[in-house]
Amino acid sequence: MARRPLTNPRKQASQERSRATVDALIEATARILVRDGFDKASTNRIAEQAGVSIGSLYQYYPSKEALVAAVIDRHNRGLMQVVQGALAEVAGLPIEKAVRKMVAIAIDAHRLDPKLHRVLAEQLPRTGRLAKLETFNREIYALFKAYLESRRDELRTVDLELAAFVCVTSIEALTHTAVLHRPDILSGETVATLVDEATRLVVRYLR
Amino acid sequence: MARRPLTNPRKQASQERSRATVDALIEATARILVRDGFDKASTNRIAEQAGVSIGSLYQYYPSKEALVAAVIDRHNRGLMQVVQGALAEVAGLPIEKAVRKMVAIAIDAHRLDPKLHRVLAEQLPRTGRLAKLETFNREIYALFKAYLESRRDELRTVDLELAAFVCVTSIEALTHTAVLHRPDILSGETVATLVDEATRLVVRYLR
Amino acid sequence: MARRPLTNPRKQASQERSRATVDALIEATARILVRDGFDKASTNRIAEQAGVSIGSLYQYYPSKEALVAAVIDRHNRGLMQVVQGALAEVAGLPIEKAVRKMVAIAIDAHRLDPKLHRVLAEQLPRTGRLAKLETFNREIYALFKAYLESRRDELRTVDLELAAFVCVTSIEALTHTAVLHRPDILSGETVATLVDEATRLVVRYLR
Amino acid sequence: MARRPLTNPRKQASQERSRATVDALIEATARILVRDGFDKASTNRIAEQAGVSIGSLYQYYPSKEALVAAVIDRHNRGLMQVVQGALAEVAGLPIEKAVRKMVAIAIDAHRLDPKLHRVLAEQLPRTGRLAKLETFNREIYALFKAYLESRRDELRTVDLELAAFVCVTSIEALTHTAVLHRPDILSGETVATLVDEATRLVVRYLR
DNA sequence: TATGAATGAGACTTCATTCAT
DNA sequence: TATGAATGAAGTCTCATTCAT
Repeated sequence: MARRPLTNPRKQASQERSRATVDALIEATARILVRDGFDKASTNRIAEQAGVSIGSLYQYYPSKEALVAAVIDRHNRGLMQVVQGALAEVAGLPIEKAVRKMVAIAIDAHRLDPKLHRVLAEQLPRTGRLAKLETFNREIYALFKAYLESRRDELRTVDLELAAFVCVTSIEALTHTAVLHRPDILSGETVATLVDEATRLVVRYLR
Repeated sequence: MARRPLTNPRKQASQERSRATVDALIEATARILVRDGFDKASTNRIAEQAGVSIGSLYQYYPSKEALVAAVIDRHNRGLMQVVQGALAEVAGLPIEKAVRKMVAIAIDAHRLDPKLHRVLAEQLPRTGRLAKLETFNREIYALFKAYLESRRDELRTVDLELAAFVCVTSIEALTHTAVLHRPDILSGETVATLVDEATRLVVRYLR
Repeated sequence: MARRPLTNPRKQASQERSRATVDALIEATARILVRDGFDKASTNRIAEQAGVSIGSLYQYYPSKEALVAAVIDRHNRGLMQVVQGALAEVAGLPIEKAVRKMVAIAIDAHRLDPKLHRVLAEQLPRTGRLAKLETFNREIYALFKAYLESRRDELRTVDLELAAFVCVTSIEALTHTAVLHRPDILSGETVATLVDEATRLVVRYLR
Repeated sequence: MARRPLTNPRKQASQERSRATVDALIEATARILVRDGFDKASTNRIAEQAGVSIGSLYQYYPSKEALVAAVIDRHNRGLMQVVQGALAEVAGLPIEKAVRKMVAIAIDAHRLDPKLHRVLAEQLPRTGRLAKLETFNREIYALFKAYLESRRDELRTVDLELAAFVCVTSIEALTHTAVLHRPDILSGETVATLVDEATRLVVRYLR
């Protein structure tokens, strides 16, 4: 009964040597995801790429899913750093400037290891333990909603929960799609154009 | 290795019996995708569910991918019917009404066999021949852009290509996310609210 | 839920070709059990010995256990044939002769493929689905008890169920141990001695 | 391949700490055998349960088999204590009383840690160094034969070696089977019945 | 054309054991 | 002497696909 969730790491790497092994495994997983795709990312191949025996791999991660989950976590931590840092600057700004900044952040975030981002977005079966991707977005909703609350008097009357949903979903979709599927839209100065447009979309919606 | 990736049906099912076989195969694939997920959808299982021998399956479809692609096509054809029909009604309408209608259509479209929609959206590796999902959206962009052109004098000055991208992407993201991940937003009369909000978002952006 | 018991064959071999495959698998399993022991009887090795691909093996048996169970069944069917046939002759005999005959049968039975018998008796983990070995003995108890009932008036007053347990268990233990572990006791004419002794043991107990 | 099969402890645990480690290892092995069965008893798990590093385990026992053999030895030593002590009392008794006592002893012996006894009897592959289980019985034979010799004048003429085989094998089989597989036979006062029957079986055989 | 038996590469995983620290 | 990280052979099993009948 109560089988432990197969996505959590198996043991903490205490000694320095094992720390290196764990790092190598995650790094190898990410590299293979990017280079060969999710389907080709077998545990054997990951172990080989990490220069580690398959036995060691299973000493630290109980499954391929756990490894991928670790890569996702690492990626999300990276994103969060970008986003949170930038969002702090936004706190005091008026809506127009704030939204503009946020759109820029979103684009930056999507450009942080975009190949990995694409694989995670497009090849991961949102199944089993890998469904936990939503966690990340929930946090963004919360942060954005908090900002809206601090500026409520500049907004029209609206359910802030719903407004946050509309804004975050739209900005994320626009930047995601643009970065991953419409490189034409982002080439050179058209970046500015996209930022303008997305900002206009959101700002006029909120006011 | 390096087996040729075949995605197209092998032969047109000209005779009636063949037609029935093909239908049974696609139907079985869809049913299994929904019931058991992409991972569990083995060709042997599909053949069994279709009441057809595995040999026959390969007589009509050269690979599992081809089968899934056929399901996608069928689903997209269904979507297109809903969308195109409804979009025709939109042609003559002023922007506000047109957009409102389009949002409603998008929601309806996502509600057409939503379980299958979800599987296609979340479990399919967007890899190999299965990457062709974009095709569908391209057509929608084109239709929407055509509408915008017909109403250009009611719009602010803007690159219509870009505007279409912004509008279609946003509407699709909002309706998709709401239908698949935020059932709370769509329960009962809040549907109307979502339609209002999405309409406002797009209309004010365009003007 | 209700996962099918992993010891039953997977599908009936309908065509002649598959019948041959199934036979080869069981034969190979028995041979390897005898030659290399239970631990070395891996599915790969069995398939190889059977001249069949590992895939085919799993088409008919879902596990190593299922294969071993099939061997046990076949062995037990063989034993039953020996035992039942001989037991029929015993029906009308008086106790002394009947018991003597039964002891002889028991020895014969243990000598039917004794190497396989030994492996089944000594190397099988009586665990999981392989615990079903008892079935066989139950039938023997019943047959013996039926005989005792038919001769009740020649016996002292005794719970026949219990008496059957005592007699069958003793005869089985003596013949089993002698055949498998004490070849000295069975060499040449000492067989007769063992039969004498076992007969005396049981007959005097019953009267 | 061809690794040397080592079954003897590696060194005498002379110092106190070592002694504690060895004890912990054997205790852990026994506990895991009982709780999880032979298959699940991996050396890593045993080491963990013993609160000892896997390296230390191999410092004291060169293989998993050696560990299990140690458990068997400990169990057998326990049995021997029960049996020998009781058998001493038997020395001077007449046959009827002596046999009755021995049967009772046999039942007691099987009830000494019956769960472990069952695992040892049913899950251990009687293979490699683990085949040495017979040792124990040999000693019992010898003790019993010695008793018979001391009472030869009360017995019919018979090969005492053979008679010992018949008696010991029967008693052991009856008590073993009753304790492990026929709890019904041993519930409450039926114990007495079984003792009566087994005694009758052996006594009448010997006279 | 249909059938379904057969294939086998390759995925996942465990575990007894070694050895550097 | 103790530790525990690392090893890798070997085992179980699946599944897309082929091909003889």
